Amino acid sequence: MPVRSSTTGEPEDTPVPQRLLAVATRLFAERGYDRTSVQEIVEAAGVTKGALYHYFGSKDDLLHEVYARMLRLQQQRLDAVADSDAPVEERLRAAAADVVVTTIENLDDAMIFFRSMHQLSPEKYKQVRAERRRYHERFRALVEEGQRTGVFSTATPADLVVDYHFGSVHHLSTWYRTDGPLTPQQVADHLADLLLRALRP
Amino acid sequence: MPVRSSTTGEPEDTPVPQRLLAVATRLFAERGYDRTSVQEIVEAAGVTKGALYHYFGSKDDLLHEVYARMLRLQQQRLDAVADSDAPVEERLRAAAADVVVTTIENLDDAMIFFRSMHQLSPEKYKQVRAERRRYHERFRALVEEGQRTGVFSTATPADLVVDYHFGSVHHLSTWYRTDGPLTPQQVADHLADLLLRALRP
DNA sequence: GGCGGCAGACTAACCAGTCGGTATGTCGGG
DNA sequence: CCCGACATACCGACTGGTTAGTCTGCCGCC
Repeated sequence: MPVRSSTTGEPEDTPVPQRLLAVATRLFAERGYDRTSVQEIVEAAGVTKGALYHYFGSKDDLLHEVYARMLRLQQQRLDAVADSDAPVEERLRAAAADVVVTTIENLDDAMIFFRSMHQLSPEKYKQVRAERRRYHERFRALVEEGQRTGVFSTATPADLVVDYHFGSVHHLSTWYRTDGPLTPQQVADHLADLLLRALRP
Repeated sequence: MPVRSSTTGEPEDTPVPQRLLAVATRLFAERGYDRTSVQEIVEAAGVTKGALYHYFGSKDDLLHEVYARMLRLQQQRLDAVADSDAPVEERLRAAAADVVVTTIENLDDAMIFFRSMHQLSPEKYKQVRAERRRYHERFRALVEEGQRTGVFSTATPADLVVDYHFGSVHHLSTWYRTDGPLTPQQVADHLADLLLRALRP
């Protein structure tokens, strides 16, 4: 007979490392990184510290894993969209909407990302910032392309435009509720629309 | 001869409570609330724990004071702008730019606000959220007024528009550098302009 | 001679990470 | 076909260090 090893709803047949990561993600998002003890994580995952330190080098590593997963996902999605051969305004619209949808679909990760990034160890922090910058630059290139070819207004520097949009993405984890009136896609369409409207010449 | 009671640059003739608050604000912004110990705060302020707990009930109180100060300031500035009798698009532009300028001028407070709000005790957290919502609603009323009178597009719900703009304000503490190329006023003008352009019918 | 303003030692509760130990599995040789 | 050697996966008590908050008492001013 299967043993209920955990008080939470995590399925106990998923491999231990994934289970630890999933539980840690949830707890970090709920209580914050610093206020979540390693003991709480292992209890919620139905294992002990020995198991956690068998698979992860440190608590910090756990946090870093969350970031790596999310960065990988978003970068590859942006690359796919930006590499298409649609007109630049359609590529920007798709990219702007896509980052909103994936952020909402991983709201816990996003929350952790923006609230706990500075609690990573200095080297890991630098690494995450660097990958984040690559993402930012790819996005900015789309805006600049549109400005060069005259389909977007040049009234605002491209950097500022990108920060403007990412600000709203960042903010999603603060106000978006899964049980609210708008679906992720609707929110994404609206936010992408606001961006494109602001860029009209 | 005056005693250098502190290793930091805090003037030692300002009253102890204000000095503690100033030091705590700086440290919270630098290291985060959880990673700043009460011991560090009192040492940087050149006093001891006895002094801190004489003026403040808890570490949490210190954090709450930072919020109260900032919320008071922004609410009264918004009220002043919104109550003027200029056309609604001018009032919204002024409000949108003003919140950017005051946020940049108090970047430490803003950083703490968005990163550490959820570390307040539940009651204080609720109180801060309630005041924040009042601010949000006053701002939204401006957007709705413009939409009703036909000077703003109704393509996007007013709530979303406000969240879009506040997202970028929120984000400022992540990317804005005092030694960067843009003055606070220039950033504010650009961001307000993006908002107004997005709202063109 | 009392009182606000503060000092600083103290406590009780944690917490991240370690380490010796155990159970289960795998593989090569005799 | 079995046995020992080694590896992987995990357990849980323990350690050294840190923390918020308390408390007793001193000191100078009214």
